Amino acid sequence: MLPPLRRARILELLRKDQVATLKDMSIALSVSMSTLRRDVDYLCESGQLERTHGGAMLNQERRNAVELEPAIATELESGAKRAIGYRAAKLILPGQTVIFDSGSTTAAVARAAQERRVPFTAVTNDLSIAGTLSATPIIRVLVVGGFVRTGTATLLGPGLISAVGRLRADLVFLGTHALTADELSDTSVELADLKRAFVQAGEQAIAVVDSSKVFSRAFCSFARTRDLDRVITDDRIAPDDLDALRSRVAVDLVPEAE
Amino acid sequence: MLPPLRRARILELLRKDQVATLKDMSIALSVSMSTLRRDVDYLCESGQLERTHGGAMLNQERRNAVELEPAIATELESGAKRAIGYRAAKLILPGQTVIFDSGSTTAAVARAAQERRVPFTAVTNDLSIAGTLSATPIIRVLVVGGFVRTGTATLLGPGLISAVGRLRADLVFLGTHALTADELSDTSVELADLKRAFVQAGEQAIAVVDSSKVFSRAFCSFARTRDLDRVITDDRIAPDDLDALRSRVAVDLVPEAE
DNA sequence: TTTTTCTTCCAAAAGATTTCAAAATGCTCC
DNA sequence: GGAGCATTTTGAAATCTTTTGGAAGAAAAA
Repeated sequence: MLPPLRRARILELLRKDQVATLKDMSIALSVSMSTLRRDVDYLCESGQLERTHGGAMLNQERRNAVELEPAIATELESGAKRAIGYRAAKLILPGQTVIFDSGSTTAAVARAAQERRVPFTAVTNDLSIAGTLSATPIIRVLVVGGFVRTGTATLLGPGLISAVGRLRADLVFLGTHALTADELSDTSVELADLKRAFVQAGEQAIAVVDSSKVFSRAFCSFARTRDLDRVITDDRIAPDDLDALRSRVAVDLVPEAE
Repeated sequence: MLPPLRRARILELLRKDQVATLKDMSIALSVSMSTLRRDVDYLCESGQLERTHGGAMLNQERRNAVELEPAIATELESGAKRAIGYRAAKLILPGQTVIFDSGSTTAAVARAAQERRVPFTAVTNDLSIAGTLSATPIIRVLVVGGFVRTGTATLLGPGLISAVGRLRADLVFLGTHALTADELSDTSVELADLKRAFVQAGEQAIAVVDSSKVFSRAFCSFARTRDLDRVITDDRIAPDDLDALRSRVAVDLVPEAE
């Protein structure tokens, strides 16, 4: 495994559990203690985490950060996302109209959908999803116009919500920055408004969320879990959280297996 | 395999996984480690990717950007297109609004514009151009919505022309499928309608055309050369054709040199 | 004390450089 | 067109560098 990837994995582990022992991490990544120690020292030097005896914890600032560090966030799509995408894509029936919200998890759904070779019409505000889906001629792709949100490949803008308001779709795949038992939330008002419009436009709303986002809360709420038709997430969600969620909405648990 | 193609394939591999080992890539492309190493070094020099021990990862900027095929385009793009793009991009003044028509030559303009680090607002119906331009935060990118035209990354659709009709821009960069002394033409009615709307919307219309398209004629005419403000093309255009063109419109001849 | 973790050092392994010869390509001249 | 020569590109070997994993002793926690 390449050093930068390994270091990204370390941060990923820490983000999940806040703290971890060096021994656990060396086992999880199957590298020697020496190597892991060197990596942790390096990340500590560069200010990404703090050391403790026998382990490490996330840097204070980094812990509360709403936006993930882009360098790490994009680091190698996790198996979880791929599995979620695969499961979600199965819900698409030939001829349907499907809205793809922006985001990396919905992008995974798009990738899986594109591989299924089922004809359908897609609607999206995500350039990267549009690119993925348009690789297959049998999928019609409608891109709703708008300004590109820097950093992501997301389109946003004034006319967008009214444009979406005129649409009717069979399915909506929603990504979210955070999910609690009660609600889905995201980081910006604009984004939340659009997602709300997406939910309105679709017959069925399906949230696709990897478990790292479960039970965190972001700035703007945009939907109640009760109003969703389904949540698809991976099996690393905590059992308590799962129960709380299941009392509100149908949950599909996808094993992360490769 | 030709070197530029090989390099394009390397970028393609990286786009899929973000990081890759040199060994894996040399196997995937079935070239020797030496050659692969040289290619990766070259791509690193030209700022397209970052090296790590034993492997490579995508450039930070490139990682978040939408990647349809621009990576390949960059590698395979003819010197002529690159030169035309470079010259055309110089026309953009800070703060202007610029329409980018779809196409590979206008994509070259976008690439050059993105590298200039001048702030401006771009309007385009080309996903690939949107992806290129949005890599730089100082460029505002408006994507006009529509259906993706399969095969290309072009957006087309009913609402599009009226949406463009409401826009005012300082500059329009037009691509064209064919150019004669009198007119510019393209292959589909829809595309021609949109291009006509682009010309209307812009203060100045500039056609960017590589010389292989000069003096051929396509199905649908969409503009007269007299109505253009400028044509930028490369110096492989035949002298007679150049004269005929120059009697109608200002022509910038760009040497193809590297 | 006993156990665990941390440092330091070393050797093996993997990767990077350098160098070189063969192959491919381009060019001139016939 | 093709022969001959120069240039570039490629793959492989030798050598050097970095990284890795382990071991021994020091330091810290239990």
